[in-house]
Amino acid sequence: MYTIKQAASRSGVSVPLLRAWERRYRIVEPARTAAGYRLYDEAALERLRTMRRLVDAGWTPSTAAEAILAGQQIDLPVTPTPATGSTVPGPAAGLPRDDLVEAFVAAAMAFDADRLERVLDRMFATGSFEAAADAHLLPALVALGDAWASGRLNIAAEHAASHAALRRLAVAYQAASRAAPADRVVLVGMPPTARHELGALAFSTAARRAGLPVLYLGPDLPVADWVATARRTAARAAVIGVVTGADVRPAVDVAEGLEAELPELPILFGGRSAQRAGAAFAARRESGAAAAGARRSRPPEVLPEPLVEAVAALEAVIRTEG
Amino acid sequence: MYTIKQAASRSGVSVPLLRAWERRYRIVEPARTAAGYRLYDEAALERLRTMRRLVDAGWTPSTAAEAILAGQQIDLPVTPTPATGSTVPGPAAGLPRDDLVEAFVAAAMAFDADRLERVLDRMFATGSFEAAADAHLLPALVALGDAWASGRLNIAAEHAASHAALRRLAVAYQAASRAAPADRVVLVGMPPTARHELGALAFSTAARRAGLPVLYLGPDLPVADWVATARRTAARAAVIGVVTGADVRPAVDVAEGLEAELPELPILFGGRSAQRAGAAFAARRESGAAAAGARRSRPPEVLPEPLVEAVAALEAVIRTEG
DNA sequence: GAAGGTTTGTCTAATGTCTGTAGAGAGTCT
DNA sequence: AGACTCTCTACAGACATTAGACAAACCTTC
Repeated sequence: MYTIKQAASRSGVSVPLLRAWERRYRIVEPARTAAGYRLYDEAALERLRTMRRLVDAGWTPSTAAEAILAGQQIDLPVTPTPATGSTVPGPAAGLPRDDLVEAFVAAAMAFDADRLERVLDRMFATGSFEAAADAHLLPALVALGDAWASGRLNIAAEHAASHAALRRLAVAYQAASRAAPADRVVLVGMPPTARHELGALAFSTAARRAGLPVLYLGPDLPVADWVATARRTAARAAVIGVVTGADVRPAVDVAEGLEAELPELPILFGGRSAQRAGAAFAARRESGAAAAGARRSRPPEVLPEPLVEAVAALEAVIRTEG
Repeated sequence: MYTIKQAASRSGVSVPLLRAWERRYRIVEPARTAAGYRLYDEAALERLRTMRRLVDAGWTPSTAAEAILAGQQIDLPVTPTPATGSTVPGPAAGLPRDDLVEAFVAAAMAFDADRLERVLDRMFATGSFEAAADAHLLPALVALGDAWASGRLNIAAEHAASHAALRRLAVAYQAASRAAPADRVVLVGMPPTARHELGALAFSTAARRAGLPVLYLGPDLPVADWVATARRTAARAAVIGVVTGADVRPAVDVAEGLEAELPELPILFGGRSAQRAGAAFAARRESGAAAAGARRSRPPEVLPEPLVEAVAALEAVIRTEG
């Protein structure tokens, strides 16, 4: 049940008009609370939306109300606008790495969205997705973060540029094969509080392009949800992104939570601080194993840096697990 | 067992509010010590967290409490009355709206990435980007949020589904025209602390498809950076996304900051709580204008709901500004 | 075309309800 | 002693109610 304000927001009819329609046409007759407040149910909302559509389509409100109350079948003319064609300018490859990274940061500082897009075009024109991401895009994002940290870049510029990169990754992800099953997937995501998701997304894309069934979980995921999801999807492996130093501890917490509940699940760390997380996890496991008698032969995997190698490492883990 | 202070800290509900909820709705009835101190157990905390989530998601406290007390299992607004009769004449084309929204949430709950993609395919097959987003995708995201707030969906599933939607929006954004100049752009973004960016991204995409020069700034942008960016890019207008009730105050802060520094800049609010932000901003401006003698003839614009109309409103503002 | 009536969205005024927060005064715990 | 808790009362601001008014748009009718 919705209040009049919620009903207005969900039906696209303003609050005064909602009352006017009720008073004049009795198009809805909402229930009332003890205090007299109107309470709309979903059926009422649907009638209001229908009325809204009819009026927008040129019907007079009175006839629209009449038709709805009579329960007539109404055919609305659908007029979909044709999709605009994509206009990708021809790439002009050739600039060396540093120039592309520099150009990316410079375009971000200038708030020049168009130039940003052209730089990204050039990045991805240099070769495969994996090569472009490794050589240009991911370094550019690191440079972007540095520029922000050093105060040369304001947050708005950082956001705008990050989002441009995110969109490129999203397009690549979407373009990759998609014969993923519903379970026995590889989970990829970030530990709680971690926010820098673009590396994890690039890795997910590369893995998907290699045909691996990846379920991308995004940033800032609590331990309990990692565990629940891994159990629910009968995950084949979990890849935890570790970018900043602050991500190390939450990442280890996630790994411990997963291992406690699902001892057979392979756990892998990826990202710039993966090494540190792997070491911390191994250390804590050692001390815990001595006390509890638990043991796992497999060392915690730390994914190597270039995307193709990281994907290969993940494939190897999955293959040995069966 | 927790004291009231611990319960407040662990549930995200302040101490006085905790007592108010107990007194008004009997949402919890904690045990008491011999001296009368409240003692909360884990089940009570869980109810309080659920209540907290529902209220944050826009439910009124009274209805949230009612739903929780009515046996926690909150029925989806779509299927409480399976066959309400053929009361409402809907457009006959393709699958009705609710089925696609339902299918989206169901696929999210099942962690079935492939099915999620197929549902998104169907959504975008129904018509133009704008129509599909208005009719299916944005309602589906609202339903997703409700499902999470009511505890039927874990965060991982919500993240995965949100990200799938984000990728679609990103692809559409990228496919849109891109003859954007470096300055005199329209800024679109979210106020500080605001996170639900998908509506703003959908709007940016629609605006871009209409040929408007949009710079998308993303979520959670501090006031100072809004101002700096608007000044730096000589922005033509600023569109502030306002989704939840908690976004209203930061959005008004952003608007005030912008207006103080750039009195000529048109400021627009968009999103589900845009109306509230517009009203709050107008009210605060009235009181401020009386005191400071400042004055602006232009009212704060509140963008209407359907994307095409929102874009048209933005175009009108830009045109009148020259 | 002008005059006059109807339709329709929006607005105002006066009033009431809902909800988060605050304070006073007294008791409890460590 | 100081931090914490209790109950009860109070209050501001957001949100709701009704009733009536009004201007623009549209339709008659002359």
